[in-house]
Amino acid sequence: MAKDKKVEQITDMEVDFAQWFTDVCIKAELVDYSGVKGLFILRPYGYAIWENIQRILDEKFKETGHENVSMPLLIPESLLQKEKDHVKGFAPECAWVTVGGSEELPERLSIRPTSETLFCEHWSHVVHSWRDLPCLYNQWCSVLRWEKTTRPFLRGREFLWQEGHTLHATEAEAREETLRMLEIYADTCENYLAMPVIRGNKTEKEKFAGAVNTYTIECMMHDHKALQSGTSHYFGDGFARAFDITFTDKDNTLHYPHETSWGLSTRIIGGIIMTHGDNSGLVLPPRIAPVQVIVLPIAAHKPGVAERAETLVTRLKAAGVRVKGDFSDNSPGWKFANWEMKGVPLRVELGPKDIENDQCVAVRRDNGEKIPVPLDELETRIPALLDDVQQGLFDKARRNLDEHTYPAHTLEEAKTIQAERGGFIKTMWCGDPACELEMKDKAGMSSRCIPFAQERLGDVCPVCGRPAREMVYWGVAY
RNA sequence: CCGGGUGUAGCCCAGUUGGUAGGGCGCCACAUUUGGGAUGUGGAAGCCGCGCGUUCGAGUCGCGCCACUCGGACCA
Repeated sequence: MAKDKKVEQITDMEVDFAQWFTDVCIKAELVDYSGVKGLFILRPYGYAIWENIQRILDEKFKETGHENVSMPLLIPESLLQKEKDHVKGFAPECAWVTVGGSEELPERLSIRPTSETLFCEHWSHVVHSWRDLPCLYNQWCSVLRWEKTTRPFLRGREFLWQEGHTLHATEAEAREETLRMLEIYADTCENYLAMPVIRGNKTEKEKFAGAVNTYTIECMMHDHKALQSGTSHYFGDGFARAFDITFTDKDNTLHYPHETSWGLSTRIIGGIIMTHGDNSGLVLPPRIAPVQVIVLPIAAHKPGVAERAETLVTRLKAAGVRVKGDFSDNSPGWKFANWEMKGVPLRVELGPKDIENDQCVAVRRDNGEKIPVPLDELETRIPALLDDVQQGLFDKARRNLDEHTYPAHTLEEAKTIQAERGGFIKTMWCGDPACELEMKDKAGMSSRCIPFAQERLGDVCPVCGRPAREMVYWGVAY
């Protein structure tokens, strides 16, 4: 009976992947719905995951010379309109403040959908000389975009993120920055979130409003759909011209600086869920898990058990492990299911039989393996097991990506593979947006990116037959 | 924005020709339990999504609205 009840609260992902995702978000106590559509409450456990990601990224940003700032929440309409491509991209999903107190405002104010314009306005005030450059800024905040369809983490009207904005004297320096930050995202995804990524360039059609180039890291979810997990943009001097940001260079002539921006949002948590989760719930990579080890006393009423379990918690804490003990009066079975649902990477059981043998039993969340651990090896074995889980999750995700990436040489072939197997499909491409649209119409896929790691699959574009320029990854995206 | 579904206790839901609201889970207390979601006894908990209408009387019928949800369209 217990075996069946174990997953009764979560829909199987094979039955309904979208419902499974929502179930995990709610049952693992990551989010709650608020009174407004698309605005979600991040509960303590969900927010703790974000804090861990935040800590990792913030450290990397600071190591590379960036400083945190805080920009205003509201953007005057006139400011938002200064760069025409940018406003065209964002105006349709802006929310506006039109009244302050009881007064109608002389100019309506947009609740920031992103802060490029605010940074630019500020820089136009403070940047004068080459000595003022580069400006390497970042802010942690939330932004608002009035989306029509919303889902926890994946698409909210408000979401938490960081947005980096930098200003450089030269194009080369700005382009270097753009790629440096993309690599920081890629490294964070792969080595902390255990999510393998495809690094690449967005097509003209898919790039950010106002950008010269948009770089992206694309991840594959368990259902073989793509998730754009982080983006980094090179703006050229377009914004600088629009906002009249100039500096006097060493040669005593006036120049427009070159700008970048880059962002990663709480959407990545949706990515973690859909990359590692299973039918028992969430599975968290140890490096970002709020609780890495849950210690469960078995038959805790028996003399000495609870006390010894407490000792394990204390010892692991001292060894630098994020550990918790569950000493509630719920049954062991309930606790197993509960902490599995919450994705804790390692469970440590301690019962009377273990005490007799001077051991505890570690159980891996990723594969269910039960491993007896001698108590005197606790401080070395448990961290090593956490590393194993981390690696195990990455390898599994890597296999999913590799096994569901297919080359195709004709539009028909691409369409068939997408319809029958899903995943990423790589083809050559002539570079014409018309062929990109054709792929969307006929095969239902958008271009995910032009990968840095190029391959020569053929000589012609599979859509129009003209000479191919580069290889593109296609997929169905979240 | 278009189409479908759903709104009744914290959650899932039942509620007959219209007659004044019920079950399971959860929660609280106590007892017995404890190596894969324990059992018993007792208890608390409801603007039946909102508004208008029909009626002696509306959870139930009609109209309008709102919210959530699933598809689709749209979407750096």
